[in-house]
Amino acid sequence: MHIKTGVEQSVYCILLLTFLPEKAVLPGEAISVQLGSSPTYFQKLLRKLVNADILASVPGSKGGFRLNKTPEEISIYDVYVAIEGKQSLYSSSGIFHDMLNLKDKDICLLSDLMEEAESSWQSILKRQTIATLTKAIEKKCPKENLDLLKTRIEEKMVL
Amino acid sequence: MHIKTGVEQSVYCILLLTFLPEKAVLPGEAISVQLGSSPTYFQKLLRKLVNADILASVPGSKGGFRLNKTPEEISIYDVYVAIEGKQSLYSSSGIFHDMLNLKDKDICLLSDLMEEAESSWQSILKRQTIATLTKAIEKKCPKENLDLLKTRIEEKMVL
DNA sequence: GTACTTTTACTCGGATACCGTCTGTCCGAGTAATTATGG
DNA sequence: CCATAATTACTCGGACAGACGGTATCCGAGTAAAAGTAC
Repeated sequence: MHIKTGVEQSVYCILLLTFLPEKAVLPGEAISVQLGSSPTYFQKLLRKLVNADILASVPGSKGGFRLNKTPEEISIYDVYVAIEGKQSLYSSSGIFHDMLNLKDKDICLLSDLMEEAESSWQSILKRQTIATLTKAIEKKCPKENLDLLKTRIEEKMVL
Repeated sequence: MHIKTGVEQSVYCILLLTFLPEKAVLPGEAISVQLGSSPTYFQKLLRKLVNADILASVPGSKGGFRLNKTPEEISIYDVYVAIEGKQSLYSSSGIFHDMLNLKDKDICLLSDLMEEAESSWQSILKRQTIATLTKAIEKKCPKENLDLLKTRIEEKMVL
């Protein structure tokens, strides 16, 4: 069991888009180039983010993607769900019920435990947003590297 | 991303073995039959549990498996690690570093977040043990169903 | 110069292929208890 | 009756096949801006 790399790519993709000025968009290929990811596959991730209302897309020439929410409104958990889906980490296969010939579906001991653990995990990811990451970046990263990245994005943006 | 069904099977397997009297063992096939799992594959899971020192195995005729620890000493997390391995849910693929041309490996924003969330998840699974589940079972399950299961196990146990 | 058409540069969605991992099966080897055999 | 050999019933570990999901590629369709064309 492992969290998909698509989640990581999506988070940093969104982080890139926070550098865009209002109303500007960035083509999908330009994003994937920055992330060093395969362009065609990354388009699929982008559409998942659009379907989750995290990003907005503009079709046609001079089209591309931009944020549909403020960085404060986008939690890491939102990104995770957009990419991996909202299913829980654990789901019972009913072994316990079969073993004891039970019909009461409320009795699932492991599920209760797992759900408690998972909700604890979720609550942390819900608390942390893209804005949190942005602040951490500006604090920990050399300003010159960050400015270089921003200019590379501004070269590729449209509108 | 989903927790393997092997974890669920292992937990309930261990739960079964708590019903065994001291020094008695249960053959692997008898266990898998109770769990409704494929016998040959379940043997692989059993060996993982043995390697993790959760179970002890007795080879030869009249051989089988028994607990190597008390139910209080076996946490759900121990079982999880025994089956899925000790790697963390998230591991950075280095996108962020490549994007900013960083060399400092300490800077990995997402990893910090994910580790915090995961350790919160782990701490709950470490706190809960097989003994916890056993108590919950005896509280929530009809006694007759439980006794039926125990007799089925006693029929198959050896030594 | 305006209206219309073509080109261009994107997003969108489906079909498909690759590959690693989980699941599942099979086989030979090792081990220990039971049974069979020979004197 | 006792010692040894064969059988039995397990665990152990590797090799391998199938299923599934994440990754990756390609293609046609839709869309909107820009460029070209006709009058």
